[in-house]
Amino acid sequence: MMQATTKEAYELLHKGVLSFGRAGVMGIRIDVEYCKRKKAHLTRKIDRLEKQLSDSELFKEWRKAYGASTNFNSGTQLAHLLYDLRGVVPPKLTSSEKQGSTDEKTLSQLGIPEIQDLLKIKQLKKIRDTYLEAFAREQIGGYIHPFSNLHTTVTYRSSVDHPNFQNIPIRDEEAMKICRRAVFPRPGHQLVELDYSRIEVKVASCYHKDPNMIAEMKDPSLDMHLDMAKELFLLQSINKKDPIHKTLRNAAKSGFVFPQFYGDYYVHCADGLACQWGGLSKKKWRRGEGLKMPLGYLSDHFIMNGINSYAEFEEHVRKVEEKFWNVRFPVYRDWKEEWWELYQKTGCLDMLTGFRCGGVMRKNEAINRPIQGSAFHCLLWSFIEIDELSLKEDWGSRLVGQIHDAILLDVLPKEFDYTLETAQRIMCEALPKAWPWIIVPLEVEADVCGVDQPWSTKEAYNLG
DNA sequence: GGAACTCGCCAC
DNA sequence: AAACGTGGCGAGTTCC
Repeated sequence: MMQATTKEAYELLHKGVLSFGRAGVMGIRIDVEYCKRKKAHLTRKIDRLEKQLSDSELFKEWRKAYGASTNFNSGTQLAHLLYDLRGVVPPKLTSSEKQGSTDEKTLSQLGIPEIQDLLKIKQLKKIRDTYLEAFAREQIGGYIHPFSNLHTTVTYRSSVDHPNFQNIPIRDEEAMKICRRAVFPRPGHQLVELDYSRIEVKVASCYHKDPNMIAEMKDPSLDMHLDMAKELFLLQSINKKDPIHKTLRNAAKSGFVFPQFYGDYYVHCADGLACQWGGLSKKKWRRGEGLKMPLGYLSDHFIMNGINSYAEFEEHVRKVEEKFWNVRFPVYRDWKEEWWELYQKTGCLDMLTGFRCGGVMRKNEAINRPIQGSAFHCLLWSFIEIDELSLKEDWGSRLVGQIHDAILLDVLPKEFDYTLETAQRIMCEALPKAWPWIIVPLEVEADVCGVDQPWSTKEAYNLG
């Protein structure tokens, strides 16, 4: 189903394969001794936690039910224990509806004391077995050589395997530190990450051309996430520096704006905003509940503003959603409908980068795939240009990886300024010149590690 | 004993 | 009217 409709698109993938191949051959340095040490350390920690839990009621019942075949990693066994033997009503079923769900969110809701310890064990095993173990297994002479593929995804994005280098933990501080501590630059070098800011939203703007969204991309004083936080949480005024408002802005961004762009709707958003971000329970809507605000709790704040129940909050989010699309981004809204109709008529969708999406698609897929793919192609084009220039000019610095909208460079310190300036120029200036359909300014953000320091030490660097 | 599947979780 | 996009991978499980 892959189809390039222009020579340029065809060449982008072919050059991309070569550049990604070079980065893979180059490889990324791993502290193998650390991986082994840390794995052993985590194993001891996991054993201790399991030993502590082994006297608990939960584990006793578990062993009684399964005897010699007891396996504390088994979701099937846990679901059987909780939902069949203990008779707990499952808050949620798995997607195939074969059994009650045992994912983190569901288990946490049950209010069983041992469950938190069990979840902690699972988290440590994930770090040990998915990341440290994979680094140690895949490394050759202290370097991993991940494969970047350009032929595997329906969107024409990339995928990476052996090991996957696109999902190393970053949001969870503890997991981030443990995993990224294993990743190093070459001796005497330093790791630098350059990522396109808001590239998917910017590329979407080039498709729908909504003037309000384009303004948002051009004017740094505009902040839709802050605006939405104000509307969703009924704030009179909002201050970006206030830590509570920062939390609420983040909630609006992750719990409303992004899901809306991916095609979600108010019922899910309301649930996520209240439970995950506001700390409120869905059923009860009592005073003194949820996030602590300067003048009381979030639940009190809503009640004071006339929202007295979860049902009323959901209705509020519905109105915010309606306004979001009908008043803020009506052109974007209309584009989605036209784009969907175009697909239904023609059976395929042409991307701005010269690729054609075909096959059977649902509405959200038809809208998201071309945007996602084109956004990645901005990165791919830049990656190729930087790679080819680095060869031509014989840099000591090299591209070693990419993560959808970011590149990872292994930089020779004396080339630091030149490398960053050059890469930034290619990413933000050369690309829009090559692709005139890009009608919003592009920006990059840099994260930099010290010389001979691991990836866990990266810090934001002002490109000026 | 391997292939294919489910479930869960990490990233963007 | 319907309702979150894209991946890789580990462990468990089931099937052949």
